[in-house]
Amino acid sequence: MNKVKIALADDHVLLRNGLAGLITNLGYTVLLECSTGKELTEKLDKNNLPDVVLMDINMPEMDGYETTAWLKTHYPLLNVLALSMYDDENAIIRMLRNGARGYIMKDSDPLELKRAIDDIVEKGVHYSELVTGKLLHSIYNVNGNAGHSQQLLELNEREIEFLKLASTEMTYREIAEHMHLSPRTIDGYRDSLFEKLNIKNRVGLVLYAIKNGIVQLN
Amino acid sequence: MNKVKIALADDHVLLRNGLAGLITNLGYTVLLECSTGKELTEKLDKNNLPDVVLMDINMPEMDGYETTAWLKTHYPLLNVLALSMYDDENAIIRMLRNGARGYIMKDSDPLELKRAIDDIVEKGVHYSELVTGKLLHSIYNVNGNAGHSQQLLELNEREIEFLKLASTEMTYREIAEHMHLSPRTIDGYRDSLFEKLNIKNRVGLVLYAIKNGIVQLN
DNA sequence: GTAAAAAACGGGAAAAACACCTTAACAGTG
DNA sequence: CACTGTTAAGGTGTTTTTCCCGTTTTTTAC
Repeated sequence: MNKVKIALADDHVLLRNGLAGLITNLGYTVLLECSTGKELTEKLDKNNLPDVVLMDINMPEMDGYETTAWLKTHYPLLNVLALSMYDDENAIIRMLRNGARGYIMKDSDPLELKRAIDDIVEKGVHYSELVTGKLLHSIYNVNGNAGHSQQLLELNEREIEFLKLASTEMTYREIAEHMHLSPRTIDGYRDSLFEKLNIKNRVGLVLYAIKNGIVQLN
Repeated sequence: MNKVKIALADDHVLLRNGLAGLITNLGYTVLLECSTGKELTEKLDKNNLPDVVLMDINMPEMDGYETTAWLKTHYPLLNVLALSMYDDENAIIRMLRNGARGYIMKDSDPLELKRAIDDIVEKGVHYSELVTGKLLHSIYNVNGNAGHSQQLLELNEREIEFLKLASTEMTYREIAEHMHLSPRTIDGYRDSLFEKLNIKNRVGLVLYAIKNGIVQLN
């Protein structure tokens, strides 16, 4: 039996480098490393694909969501294991819906990582307690409008753009000018996001944007 | 010559574990690992101290600032190398003022880490381009009120508490009730922070709190 | 012990954010 | 063609935030 081949995508070079060593020690092969999703899409070799892609969510250039979705269409057989700092419910669901086969946190144990990789190689998926817990929560927690969990994650380009600007010190009027839209339209974006994301005010927007890698802190 | 001994403090176990491997490969010894500042203070052995403590800023229980300050008084000879995700100017200055001997980012190159460790062991400090750049910026950038950079970092207990609450979806009135203070006092905290931190509104507060590890995004 | 500094508190007003409700244009669908 | 959904935008009013102006009380410093 051949060694399991892993690809690493994470912009934190120290983490990535260390992780590479850890993975080697666990008996796997590190096929390739990269700092952005874009880099991954360029480095992948059709004739020598990894068995598992360890994918960070927060990356510059092309984040984990986008990259996972891209892989889904271009390399549908590739297994993505999401690797994140946050256990945000929406982030988990978004990654899984974009095609990730599992989700683990950066503060988890190396053994958990090994279990996840083995699960994905053998069974195609890895559902940790974390993931199942959050999924159950999202199903039972129909606070307010039921069934909202189905479309709450599909943010379009403009909404993403708006979220980025809402996470700066601009006023909504300035955001409207910047996006060449009426302040009322911005109101609409804001209000619909409040409802979709189940938040009350702008602080909620900022927290969501950060946790979901829509804005990068430096 | 004996091997250089390193202590690791970071709550991201995967990063820490990987880092441990990397450090070993670089020819150093990993003396101890821990997930929180508190754990570090408990695990330190007077008779076998590390040469360098690699200290993350954002940790639960006791963050990097607090821990570095604690080490400064209890083990003044211990060398702390700060390890952070963000290159926030205030964070850098705060860590250095609390006694850190250097500051590197998690997305830096392993060779940069090695250089930093060697510098600290040999010369007692490591000033990277990043650090000197930011320090110069903070000196020349006297935008608004000059000399503010001296006291802008001393946030007291109440201000920290306020910042934590301001980073939630509570209104200021609710924050006031929660802190058993008049809304006017809260106004005062807010306005003085706006000035000290050179920000314009609540979004700025939230971003500052996150970048400086005052709030943890689980 | 007194002077200075800071923390806590307050009124009032302008700006911004939030809520709710309506309309127009347009695209896709049965 | 009517039906439905989505996007952009207007009207109006309330609440919250931000920014002035202060005073009183508590801490700190000399």
